[in-house]
Amino acid sequence: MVKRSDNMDSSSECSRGAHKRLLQDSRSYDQENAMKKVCIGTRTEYTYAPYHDGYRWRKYGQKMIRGNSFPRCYYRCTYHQDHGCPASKHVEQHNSEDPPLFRVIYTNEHTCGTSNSASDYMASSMQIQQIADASLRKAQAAERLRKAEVETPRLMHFPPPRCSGGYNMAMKEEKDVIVSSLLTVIRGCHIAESAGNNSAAALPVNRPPPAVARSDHYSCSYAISPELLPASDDLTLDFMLDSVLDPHWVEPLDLAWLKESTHTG
DNA sequence: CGCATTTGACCCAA
DNA sequence: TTGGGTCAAATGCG
Repeated sequence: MVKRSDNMDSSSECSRGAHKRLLQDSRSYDQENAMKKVCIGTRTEYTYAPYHDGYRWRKYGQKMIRGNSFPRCYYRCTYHQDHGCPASKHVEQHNSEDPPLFRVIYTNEHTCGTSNSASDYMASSMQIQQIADASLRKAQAAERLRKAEVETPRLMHFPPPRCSGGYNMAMKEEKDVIVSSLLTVIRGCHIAESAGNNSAAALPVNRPPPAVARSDHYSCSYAISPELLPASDDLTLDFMLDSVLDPHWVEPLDLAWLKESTHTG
């Protein structure tokens, strides 16, 4: 029978997750633990993508916590047995918003040697979150557009004056955010690809890191979190559709020829 | 077939 | 006694 062996490591993980952290609980879990008992090797993060922090985790339990609406899931590093990696984390949904925010409590440092690829995933996670935020904002803009259309339906049949405020400016702002986010992702891939022979760094966004001393083919742990998939897919589709069907937004390109060719052809 | 997940039971500290 | 954390058998999946 395996007894509790997750001894608290005194090493800190603060630097590794600093750039990924969305929010830091002002009354952090660490402080709470410090008041109860010494628990140095823990830190708390709030994230929209709790399952994709660059490491491979294996779920070993789930429990409803008293006072919480959502269950707490318990994960250990996949290499817990192979390499004796002591890292573990608890994930619990923090709210029921869309996308939901998760609280992730990390315990102990990884000793399995996957931290290099993990840093890439941190960046990827940030980019995914950027896209999700942009998508959310776009949905809000669409809602505003719908309201505006209800109020002044005839105006929608004509191209609105460019950059003249109102919904026009709002839509342009949303588009700028989305384009910026996509460029960030694309640029990230290019930077990674130009980084040389580092195969881990050259991985595109959301690709799994190379297995460490292992040849299994399981990759489900790397899939984009289900909360994020619809947002990114919609974003891609909306971006493409808007660019083609709403040509007055694409300043440098005159797509009138495209309309003409489709009509005459 | 092997690994990941699920889930009820168990352990243990408060 | 209670609640949080973990175990391990059963099950699912590729």
